[in-house]
Amino acid sequence: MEERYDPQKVELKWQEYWSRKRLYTTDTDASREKFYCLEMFPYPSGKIHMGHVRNYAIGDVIARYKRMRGYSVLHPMGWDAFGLPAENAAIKQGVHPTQWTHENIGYMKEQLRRMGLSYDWDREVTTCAPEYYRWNQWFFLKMLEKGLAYKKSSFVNWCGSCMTVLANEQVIEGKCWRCDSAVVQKELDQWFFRITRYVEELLSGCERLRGWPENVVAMQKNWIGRSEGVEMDFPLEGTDGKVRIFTTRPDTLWGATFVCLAPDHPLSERVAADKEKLAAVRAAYGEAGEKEGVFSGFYAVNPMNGEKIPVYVASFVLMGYGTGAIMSVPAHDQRDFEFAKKYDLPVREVIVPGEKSGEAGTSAAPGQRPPMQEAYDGPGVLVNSGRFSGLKNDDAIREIGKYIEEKGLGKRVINFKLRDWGISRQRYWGTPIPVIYCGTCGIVPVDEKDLPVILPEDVKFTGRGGSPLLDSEAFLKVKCPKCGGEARRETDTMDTFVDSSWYFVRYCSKKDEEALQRGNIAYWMPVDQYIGGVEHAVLHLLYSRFFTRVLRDIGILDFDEPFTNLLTQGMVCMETLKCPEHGWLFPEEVKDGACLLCGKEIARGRVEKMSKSRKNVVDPDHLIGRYGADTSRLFSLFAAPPEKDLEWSDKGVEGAYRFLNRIWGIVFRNREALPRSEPLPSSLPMTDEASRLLRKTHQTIKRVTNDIEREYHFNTAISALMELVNEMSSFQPLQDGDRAVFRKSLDTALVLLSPFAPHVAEELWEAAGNEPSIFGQKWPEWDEGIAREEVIELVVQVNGKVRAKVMAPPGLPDEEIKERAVSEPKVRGFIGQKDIRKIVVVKGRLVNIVTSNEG
RNA sequence: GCGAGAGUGGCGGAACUGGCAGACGCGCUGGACUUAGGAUCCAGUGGGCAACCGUAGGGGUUCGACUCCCCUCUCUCGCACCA
Repeated sequence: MEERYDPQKVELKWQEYWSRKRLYTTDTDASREKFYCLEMFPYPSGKIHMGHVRNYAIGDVIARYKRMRGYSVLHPMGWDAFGLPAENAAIKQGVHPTQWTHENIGYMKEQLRRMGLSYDWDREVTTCAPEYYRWNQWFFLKMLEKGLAYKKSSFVNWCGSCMTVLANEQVIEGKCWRCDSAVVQKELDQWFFRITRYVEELLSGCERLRGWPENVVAMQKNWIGRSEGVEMDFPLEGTDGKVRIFTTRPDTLWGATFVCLAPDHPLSERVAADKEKLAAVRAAYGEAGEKEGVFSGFYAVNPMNGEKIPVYVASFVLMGYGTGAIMSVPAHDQRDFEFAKKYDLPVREVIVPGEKSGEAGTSAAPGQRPPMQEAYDGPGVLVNSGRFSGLKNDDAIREIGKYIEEKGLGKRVINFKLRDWGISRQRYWGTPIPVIYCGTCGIVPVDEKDLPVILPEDVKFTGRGGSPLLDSEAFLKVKCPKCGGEARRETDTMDTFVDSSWYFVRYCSKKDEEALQRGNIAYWMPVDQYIGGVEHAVLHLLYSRFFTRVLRDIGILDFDEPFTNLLTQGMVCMETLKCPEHGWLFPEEVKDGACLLCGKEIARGRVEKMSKSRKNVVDPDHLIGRYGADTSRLFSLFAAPPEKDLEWSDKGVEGAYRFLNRIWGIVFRNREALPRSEPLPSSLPMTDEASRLLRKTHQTIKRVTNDIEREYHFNTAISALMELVNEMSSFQPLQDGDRAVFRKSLDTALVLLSPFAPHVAEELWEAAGNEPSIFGQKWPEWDEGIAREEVIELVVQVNGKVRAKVMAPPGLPDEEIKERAVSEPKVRGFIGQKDIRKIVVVKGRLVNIVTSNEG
């Protein structure tokens, strides 16, 4: 054994060993309980970043821990390999996306291997491989059969920079989720997946996502956006037309003073006389600022009270929700209120706060009170609402809803925000959509036996708009499968989120096995622990929940939810550095608080998520090159609990490195004197120090185990290990019993350390004379009797303040504890002449003596 | 605006069902060893001279509150003209 810890040497040695022994290949083994541990697979962008390091370190600890607990563990990895960056690289640098992607995968795979992650590479998935994406196509055909895939023309989100369509979920604050450029609406003929068919199920399923973070579940519900209301028609006066509106507040129907149409409502174009103004309203459509509107010239009749009210076209009304038209009640809706103020429309109160009409604050008739400053949307009682006046408004919502249905004026409906998932992409690097357009037969699906429809390699990347597939004669020209006539292939490809919606199912079978083997899937699925970033709270996770249900309904799966437990890890953050002259600086461009380029003093900015643009990044290659994978993993697990943001600290990394060096030193110093590993005899003569160390060892097993089991709190688990190691490093064995205890502590510490820092644990395990691999070891168990303290330090409080500490054996009767506490001299002083009113004893912890306050 | 979460030493963070606030690490201070120390080891380290005071601020419940209840402030994240 070497005196100095050389992480590079140790890590490469064991990575080679693990791979040679095929330690992490997994087989379907029905005799054992399974555990499916999955981390979100990466897009092969070129290199891994610290976010990946953290994500995969977390997953690896869980996988290794569960293995040692005796589970049959599935821990796979793969590549989300279709996507725009590859195609953009092809346009910019002339490298084919296939080559670019595979080179990146090669590099990143080596990086993951270098991290010592326990993946079963026999199950590696690469989504851009025809063997993989043929199943995307197969699912598409099945969905087409079931009416779950369909084509329609509609306004869709268009990213001009990516030159493709985006699904609603992929538009973040009006911008493209990938490149951040503005998204515009464009009318296109597109393929959709009918996710809305499962909307109720996706929503109610949220209640069963017990193992998911609440905020993610909330985001899912929010996105699905269920609301109950009524739809009813307002006839247009002087015509035989009508406007259908949707409202969740039928209790305010008597307060409607105008009707608003969305700018792209079919009626808007027809009714708006002033086309110029209409254009202005359309310009403001969807913008968060000032509300714009134009009077149409028409009036609608409120069916509840026969009142004639003006019809406007308004920029704030959305065609994509409800019916694209609303009744406006300015008194009770802030948006309507603002609009009414701007266009000088009447405000009529129909709900007043309170339990009954005529309560305090409402004694004056609404008209005599000062004008409203803002809409009132709280609860209250109806006024000026015909026969419904006097009802509490939540009762009125029900009653009026019923009344509307009885009178045939409208119906109660449930609306959702969730729209169908637009999956067509006008780009090359994705799964070809397997349909053919025939002049005589129309849209014809590709025959199952002709799958996969292969993405042609031989295409030109010009970057001048339009998919390269449009220029590929060989791809484009095809015979119609129905009539045999000349036909044309679909050139749009699928959204890459299709690829990631089922990859976890593919992992259940090995690369060389049939893709969708039921037995494998039934054994491994669902995923027991899924780990990834919160940025997919809606996107990928919602799509996967949808796909799981589709796969269930075509008979591949027999459960509803793909991910039983979800851990969304926090971001990796670091302080930003800015030079007054050179802007953002990389940490290596700064020395002693000054810019290396110009020597000026730099400003330390706030701690933010690591990003290349702000240059507050640490390159995993450098980190591993300097400290090794074990230190890198250990620090990212120690610095914060996994679900919280982690602040990067170079000093903290050194602390982790020091810790590993300390254990190394302990083994090195004792390498000659270590006795054989044997179970400890029950009665072994040993010094007090040794029995303390033994107790600490059992306490540490307990703490580490509980901390892992309790929400994967690795930071506290590691701190417990540090305590044990600190104690071991100052331990001096004096007799055989002591040495046996020391040996036991050392072996235990190494096993407990092994999920976090696998290489160094493995090396020291061997150096201490044990047979590799340490990962063949069972997770240790603690003995509650040994872990228990022999004497307990009882805290004695007088009136809630700590005044003394007394030693007592555990299990001492309360009466005796009280006596000892009261007779403690220091305590006597604080009691003085006061009467003891009461003594509270908390078993094994403290005594609180409560006195009267005089004296 | 709505929804979720968080506020604890100089810093990252501990404290499971109310029971010694500050585990562990970083930093800092002193010492040892050294030609040297940005290596290593040892000791100390919330504030205050002290009584005491301290978990964003204010109230409350309790023998006892970082923890439970009410109010206020600040920050982060998500959604956002969704009728």
